[in-house]
Amino acid sequence: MSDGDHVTRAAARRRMSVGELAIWRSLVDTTAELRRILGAQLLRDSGLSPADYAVLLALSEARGRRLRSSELAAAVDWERSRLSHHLGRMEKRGLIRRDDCPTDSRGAEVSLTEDGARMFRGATAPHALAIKKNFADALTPEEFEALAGILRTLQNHLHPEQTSTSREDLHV
Amino acid sequence: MSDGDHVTRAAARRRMSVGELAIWRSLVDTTAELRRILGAQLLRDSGLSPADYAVLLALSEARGRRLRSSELAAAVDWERSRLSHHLGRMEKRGLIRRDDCPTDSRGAEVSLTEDGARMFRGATAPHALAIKKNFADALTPEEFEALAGILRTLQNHLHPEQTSTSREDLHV
DNA sequence: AGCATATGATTGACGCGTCAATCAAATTTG
DNA sequence: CAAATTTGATTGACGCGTCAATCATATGCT
Repeated sequence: MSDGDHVTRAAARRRMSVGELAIWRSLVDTTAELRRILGAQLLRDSGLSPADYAVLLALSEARGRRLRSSELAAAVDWERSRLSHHLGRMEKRGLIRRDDCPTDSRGAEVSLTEDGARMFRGATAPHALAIKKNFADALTPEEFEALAGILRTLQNHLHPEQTSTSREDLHV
Repeated sequence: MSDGDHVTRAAARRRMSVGELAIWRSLVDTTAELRRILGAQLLRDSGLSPADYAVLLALSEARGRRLRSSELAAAVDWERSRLSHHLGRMEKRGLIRRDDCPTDSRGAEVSLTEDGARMFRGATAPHALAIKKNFADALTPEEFEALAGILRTLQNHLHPEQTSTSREDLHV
């Protein structure tokens, strides 16, 4: 049951069918559309981009509501350069702050400002509602089960070593 | 069987569960990772971005290998502004050409250059192989069936009126 | 100690995507 | 027909994301 790649080997020689390709395209198109809709909605409702939201979420969940830059990058699974750029923009808007790290003079500690925390709180409920309306309400419990399984399969395929479940579980 | 929204109404009052939210996040994360991997691979293999590829694909499939700007925008499902910007960059690289439209002096006709056609041909096989390796090889036929059904469900939810299947079918 | 290398983080350049504004040609309408 | 509106398409500004380069501090090695 946990033998992750016998499928890979079994299919290794076959060519991809046009049906499989169509499903791939449909997956890309549909998720892109959902992200577009939900991202635009989030921005209208709260003035936050999805990226802003991800950063504020990670900081909100962090002990002491503060993280080292590198921890934050790991939490949101971004390249550090991307994070630096984005933190610069968020700092300019007053959503977060960067202070020198006491234990490592190279490091930065990122924390929520009062404004950032407030905006995040205000964004949460409408955003969850939008996800529910546009995504969750469409699927039956069986479909959720099936989708969760497929995503686990895909993750196992992309990261064969780790024992699956969510990325958060192994945020070393 | 084709009653598209009884699910919507049935679930309308419930709150979204944390499990459903986790599946949504997993969907976003996993598809983002796949796009990132395949996009980077495509670029390395062929010098084309996914956006370039989409444009060249649409033009390759078009009658006479040329399309009006607006038709092209519809074919790739982009905003016209995005297309304009992207065509500008592609034109500068010599991948496509824009000529005045004979029947409507406002319009532009976009066509493949020889270079563009050649690069597209060279990109096709490795790109399909990468999709196969990273995505298609992971899933069983049953999982493909299930995923296709879920995507149909989601599309029906987003566009209730149309009779589903793929977007291409009704590219009026 | 002194030098090499690792690491934490930022920067600049550049392609990308969205929004609002613009422009010109076509169509509608009084 | 002339003014108003609609349509096809482009532009500019700005935020975003990636890559390669950079910088400063910390760590490892001899």
